[in-house]
Amino acid sequence: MGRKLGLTREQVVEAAAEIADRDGLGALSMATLASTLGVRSPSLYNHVDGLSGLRRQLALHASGVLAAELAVRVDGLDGVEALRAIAEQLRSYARRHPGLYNSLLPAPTPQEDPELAAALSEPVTVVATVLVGMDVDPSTVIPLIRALRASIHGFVDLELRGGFGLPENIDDSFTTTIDLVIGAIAAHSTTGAGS
Amino acid sequence: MGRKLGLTREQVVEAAAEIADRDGLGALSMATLASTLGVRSPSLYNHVDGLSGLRRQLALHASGVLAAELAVRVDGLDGVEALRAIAEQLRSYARRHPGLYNSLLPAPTPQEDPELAAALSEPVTVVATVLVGMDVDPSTVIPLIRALRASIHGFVDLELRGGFGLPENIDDSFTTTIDLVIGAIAAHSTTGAGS
DNA sequence: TTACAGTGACTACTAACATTAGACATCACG
DNA sequence: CGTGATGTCTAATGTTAGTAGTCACTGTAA
Repeated sequence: MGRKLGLTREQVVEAAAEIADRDGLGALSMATLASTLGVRSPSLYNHVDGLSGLRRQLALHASGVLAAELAVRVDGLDGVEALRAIAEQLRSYARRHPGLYNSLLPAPTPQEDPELAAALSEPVTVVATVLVGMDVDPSTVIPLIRALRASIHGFVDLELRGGFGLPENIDDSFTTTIDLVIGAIAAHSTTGAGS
Repeated sequence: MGRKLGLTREQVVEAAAEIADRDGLGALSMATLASTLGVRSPSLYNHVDGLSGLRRQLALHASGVLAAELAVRVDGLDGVEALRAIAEQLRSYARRHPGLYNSLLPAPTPQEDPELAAALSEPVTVVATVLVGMDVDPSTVIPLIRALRASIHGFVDLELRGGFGLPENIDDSFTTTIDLVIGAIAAHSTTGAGS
């Protein structure tokens, strides 16, 4: 029963991520987290600023890992291939880490939490870089990023939350979805700012 | 302090919807709901099967209202115009009733809750009807519905949860998003099952 | 080697939460 | 007028997040 186990914040966040990914973000509580770490729940407050602080740490961690995965995946690619790679990798991350993916929303405003807001913008930056690499009218970059983000996020969110009635052919439907959107974006880039 | 106030389930669900839309679905608790109804929380169990049952009732109510709104909105329209109307109406509903919209996910499987699963499929049926009205290859109807749903839901969800960094030009971005997807769907319908 | 200060765990506590059990008042109906 | 159903109540249980204060352990320095 020796005290001073030497728990670190990294260990706490890692264990929290495991619970969130396995049982859902909603099932992550200070009590269950403390229990799995072999510690009493007040001890966690030495490492993390309460439950909301814990979720914030999860979001920081998740956005960093996700941005890194995306960057690795698009390395050497550009244009349509890069966008497809991003979509596949994003869905892959969400399926491997549903709890962490869910921790990315809701997003704070830069006024509320500049550090977290900046971290969350990193994955978006990867997409933006690809889009400006294609010859897209600069004034349409933001709407197109939003369209792509919305389509991928919507698909992933519906998939994770059981929004699709039938579990059949979900992979095919994802391909259809991103081909639809990416194809339309490509049309914008090659034909200029067509209507 | 007379007892037997004659509270009905409709009143309970309506008050719950108001709280969920105003303060967020997460802020809806038996305690606060009971308080606003001028009643003690155990009394609510005479009308609703606990908090999960209450959320289920919210989802049933929301899917019914949403399906009705969509049906009214698309009445007399078809093709691209109908799809655009659906997208606009869905976003409108989500903005007017964020709590109720959130209650629609997660969706149960038909085995878990046949009644709710059926209710949730009603709004989807509206979209499906429009798509079969266009001459879309029947084998691509499901992927195309999913693409459209994903794009609209993703946009709405990101908007509601603050996922877009800048609040500027969100209306324009929504138009861009649905035009992208609906245009691509229209291309599928006119050219047959093009890849 | 011993004293000391900081770290990090603990116990004990409060407040809010959902939920159940059981008492009791009220109402509609015979 | 009585009776049973209905619906609200009080009381209690168990779980949650979070705070305050205590104390053991560890590393450093005299």
